[in-house]
Amino acid sequence: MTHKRSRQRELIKAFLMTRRDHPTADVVYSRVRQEMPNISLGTVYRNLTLLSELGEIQRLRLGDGTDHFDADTSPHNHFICNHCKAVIDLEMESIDSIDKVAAAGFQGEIEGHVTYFYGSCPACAEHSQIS
Amino acid sequence: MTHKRSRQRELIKAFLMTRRDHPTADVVYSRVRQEMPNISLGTVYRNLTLLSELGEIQRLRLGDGTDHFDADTSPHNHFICNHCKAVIDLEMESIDSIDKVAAAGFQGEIEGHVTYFYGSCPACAEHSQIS
DNA sequence: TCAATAATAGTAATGATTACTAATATTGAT
DNA sequence: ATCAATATTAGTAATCATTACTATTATTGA
Repeated sequence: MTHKRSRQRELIKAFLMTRRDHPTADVVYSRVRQEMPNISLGTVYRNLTLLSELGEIQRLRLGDGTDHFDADTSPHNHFICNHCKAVIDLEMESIDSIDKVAAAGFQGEIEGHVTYFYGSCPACAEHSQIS
Repeated sequence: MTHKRSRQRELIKAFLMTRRDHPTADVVYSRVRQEMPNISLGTVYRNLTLLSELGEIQRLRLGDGTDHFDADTSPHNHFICNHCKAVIDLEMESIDSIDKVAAAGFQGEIEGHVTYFYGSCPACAEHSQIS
C-alpha cells in the first residue's frame, strides 16, 4: 500500500512545522483552511493520523479529550499549564532511567513510558504572583 | 453544596473496591446493573466523577479514549500492556524526583506529573516467548 | 410526618473522531 | 502528452464516550 503525495498533506505538515504550541486537529483545520478553503476536516484527521504513523509528526494524548500534534519528533518532554492549558516543550535532561526503576520487580517487560508535567506556565505563574 | 447518600453511589464505590483492574465507566455500569438493574449510565458517570472529586477514587486518563477508575488512591504507578491493554499496578520506588529534573531551567512551576509505563504484561510476555 | 433539596432514570445533546462514497488527483507506463 | 490504476479527497453520516436536561424519587434534619 504505497502512498501518493497530496497538496493537502503537504500543507498540513508544513503548517505544523511552523508551530511550537502543539495544536489540535481543529486548530490545524481552521488555520489550513485559510490557504485551502474547502479542505475537509476528515482530510485533516486522516493525514494527521497517517503522518504520525509514518513517524513524521507526533501525536500527544494529554488526556484532555483532544489530541495534540507536534512536528518535532525528537525525544522531549511536555508541560501542560493547569491554568491556561498551554502545552510547552521542556528542555530537561533525560528521565528514561525511570523505565529501569519500573522494571525492577516487574514480571513483564517495560518498553517505554509517557510522562506529562503539570503546573503553572511562566506567564500564569507571573500573574498569580504578589508583586 | 452538601451531599446526600445514595444506594447507587455506595454500590459503585463498593464494586470498585473489589477490583484491581481499573475498569472503565462502561464496565462499572454493566456490572453494577446486575445488582441494581435500572441504574442509569448517567448515574454511573456522575458518581464516578463526584467520587474522584472527593478524592475517594482516582480517575486514570490513559489516553486510550476511555477513562479508567481506581479505588486505590494511594500514590502508585500504572502499566498498560501494548498487547492486551490490561492496566496493572506497579510496585516500584518513587520517581517523584523527576519533577525536580523538569523544574531545573524551567521558568514556570512544576506541580506534578502523570506517568504511564508501556510494554508487555507478564502474561503476554510469556506467550510471545520462544520456549 | 413533612418540607427542602440532592440524586436518580431516562433520554437528548455534545464533541472528537472515524467511516462511507462518489468524484478528483497523482502516478508510472505507454 | 495520454491513459489507466488507484490513492486521496470533500462532504456527509455514523460512532463512541461523556455530559446536560427534566420530571420524578429518595434522603435528611426538623
